[in-house]
Amino acid sequence: MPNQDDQHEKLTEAQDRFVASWGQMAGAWGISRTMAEAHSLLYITGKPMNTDEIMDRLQISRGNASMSIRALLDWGIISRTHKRGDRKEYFEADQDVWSMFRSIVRERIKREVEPLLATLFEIRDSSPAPDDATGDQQKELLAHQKRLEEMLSFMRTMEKLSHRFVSPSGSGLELAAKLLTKFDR
Amino acid sequence: MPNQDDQHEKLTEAQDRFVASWGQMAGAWGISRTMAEAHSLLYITGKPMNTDEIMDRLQISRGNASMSIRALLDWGIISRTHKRGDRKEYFEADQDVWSMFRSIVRERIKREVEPLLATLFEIRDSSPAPDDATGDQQKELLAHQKRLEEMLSFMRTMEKLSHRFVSPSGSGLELAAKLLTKFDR
DNA sequence: GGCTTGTTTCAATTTATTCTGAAACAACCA
DNA sequence: TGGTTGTTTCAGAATAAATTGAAACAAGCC
Repeated sequence: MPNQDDQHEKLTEAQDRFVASWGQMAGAWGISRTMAEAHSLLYITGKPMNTDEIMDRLQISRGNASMSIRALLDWGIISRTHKRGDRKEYFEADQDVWSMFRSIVRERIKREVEPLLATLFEIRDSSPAPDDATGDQQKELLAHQKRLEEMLSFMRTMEKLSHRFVSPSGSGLELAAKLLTKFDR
Repeated sequence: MPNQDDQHEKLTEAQDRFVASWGQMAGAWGISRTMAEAHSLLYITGKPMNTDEIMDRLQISRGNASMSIRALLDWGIISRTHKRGDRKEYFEADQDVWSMFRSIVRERIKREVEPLLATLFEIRDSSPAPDDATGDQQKELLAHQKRLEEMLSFMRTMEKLSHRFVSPSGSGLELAAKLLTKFDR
C-alpha cells in the first residue's frame, strides 16, 4: 500500500506536468508562458497562493510573477483573496472551466476582433467607389468591395456569436455546445 | 470626375491597409506576420501572384517569401496555380471566407488541441488514485481528479464542436452561426 | 518620523522568433 | 552537357518578446 509521501509526490508531479503542458499552449492563446503557467497552477492546485509561493513553485523572478499575476487579474481569470492574519495577497483561479473560457473569449474579442473590425470599416469607407469608374476598372472595384464586405460580414457574425456566448445569459454556452455535439452525424 | 490612375492608387492604398491590419493580428492567430500579410494580399487582390510579385509588394526577402508561402500551403489556405506560357508558380487564396476559416480551425485543432488532449489523458492516468488514500489526502486527490476531468471534458466538447464545424458536412457552419445570432436576445 | 513587510516598476539582459541573402538544388531546354 | 530560370534551404543577422533584479513605492505599525 502506497504511503502518504509517495502519494503526495505523485500528485505534485501530476500538477507540474499539467502546468507544463498548459504553458506550452500559451502562445496559441495569446498570452505569455508564465501567465499560462501561473494560471494553470492556481487552477490545478485549487488553493489560493501568494506571490512567493507562485515564484517558488514556478522558479520565476518576483518581477515576472507580479506582472503575470497582474495580467491574469486584468483578463479576469484569477481573483484576489486574503487570509486572516496574513498581510500578503493571495490569488485563486476561477474553478469553473466554462466561465474561465468565457472570460478569455470576452477579452480576446475586445483586444483583437474589435480593433480589426474598426479598421475594416475604415478601409471600406476609404476605398474608391465603383460608381465613379467604368469597364474593367469598375469590375475590379466591385470585386474589391465584395471581398471586403464578405470579410466584414464574417467578422461581424463571429463577433455577435461570441458575444452571445459571453453574455451573462450566455451561460447556455455549455448546454448549446453539448447539444450540438450530441446529435452528431 | 476621378481619373483611372487616381482610382487605382486608392485601390492599392486600401489593399495595403488591409494587408497591414491583417498583419497586426498575426501574432494573435499563431502565425507569423509575413504569413498573414501574404495571405491577406492574395485574398484582397483576388489575383494569383508569383513569388516575385509577393516579394515586391510586401518588401520581403525571397527566403522569407518562399517559407511563408510554403507554410500557407501547409495550412491549406492558399493553393498553387499556373499561367499558360509561364514557368513560374502562382498562388491564390481561397476566396470563400468561411472555408478559409474552417481550414484554420482544422489546422489549429490538429496542432494544438489534440496534443494537449493526449497529454491530459496521460496526466490523468498517472495521477495517484484516491482509493489508495484516506482522510484529507483522499479528499485532495479526489478534488484533483475532478479538476482534471472537468478540463478534459471541456476540451473534448470543444474538440467535437470544432470537428463538427470543420467536417465536410459542416458547411452548415455559416447557417448555424447566422441563425444563432439572428434570434439574439 | 523610522522600521518592517509586501508590491510594483522598469532598464538591462536573456531568450525566442523571424528574416535575410547567398548557396544549393531542381527542372527544363537547346 | 551547359545554360537558364525558378525554388528551397539554412546559418547568421536582425528583431521582438519575455524575464530578471534591484530600486522605488505603499501601507501599516511602533
